[in-house]
Amino acid sequence: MARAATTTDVFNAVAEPRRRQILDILADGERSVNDLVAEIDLAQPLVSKHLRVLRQVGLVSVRDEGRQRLYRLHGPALKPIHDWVARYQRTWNERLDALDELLNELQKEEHNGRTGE
Amino acid sequence: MARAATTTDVFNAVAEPRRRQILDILADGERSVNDLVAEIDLAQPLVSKHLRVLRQVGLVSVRDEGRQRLYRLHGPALKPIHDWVARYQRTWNERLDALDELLNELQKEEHNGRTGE
DNA sequence: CTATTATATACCCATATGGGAATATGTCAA
DNA sequence: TTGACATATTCCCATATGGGTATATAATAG
Repeated sequence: MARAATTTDVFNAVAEPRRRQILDILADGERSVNDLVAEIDLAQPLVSKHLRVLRQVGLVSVRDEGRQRLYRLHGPALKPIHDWVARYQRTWNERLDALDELLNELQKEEHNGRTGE
Repeated sequence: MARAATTTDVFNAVAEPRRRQILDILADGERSVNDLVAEIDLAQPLVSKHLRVLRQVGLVSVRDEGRQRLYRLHGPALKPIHDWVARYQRTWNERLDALDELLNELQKEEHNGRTGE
């Protein structure tokens, strides 16, 4: 076996800098393939390939508009990564514990003071 | 060029499931190589190889103890991933905007009420 | 229908991968 | 010193990669 396939999971898909770059651009809004080709310095076929990977792991969706294909970011697919990393966040952010308490506090208030919203 | 080297950045290092598994174990505390070999089902040389990658990107540190080498998690190395993903978090967590406001609020209080702490 | 534009796919290649097995290195014990 | 234990390194291999170039497919224009 070589490395795990990039299309297998989001972690691998996002490990490639070009693909993160594409996502960063799409975060700003829908783009056609040529738009992306213009914004990053990469040949069109390569952009298409990266988009394919991103599509396969659910990170982007496509919409046909005439002869263009408009790609749109689908952020929720990143949640697994976020969830995994978040478990380690306390390692570098000591304020998180305090925030935890605060959130619990607020949740309590929400339950008491606004019962029935 | 093939894929970017795993040792290049944290994103690639963490793209490998085995390495995430190792980190997950180390999150519980220091471990020797053999401890890790026992906990995940993988041959010792492979564990050593994965540890090497993790060391190279700063995700773990080593400490010699007799003939053992104790590996320890170094969480802050994950911060780049966290920071990158966090930018997209609003996509799936609508409550974040509210939290933003809240935090700003608190920061203001902190500046006014406790000036000089 | 043909040409042009937009995108995707197929092919080739150099390279890094992760697993496996064997072996080297390092450390302690007898 | 010799042997057992712990870990790292080296070698080989099958495979997936990402880039490049050429080409296929799709859609619109003329």
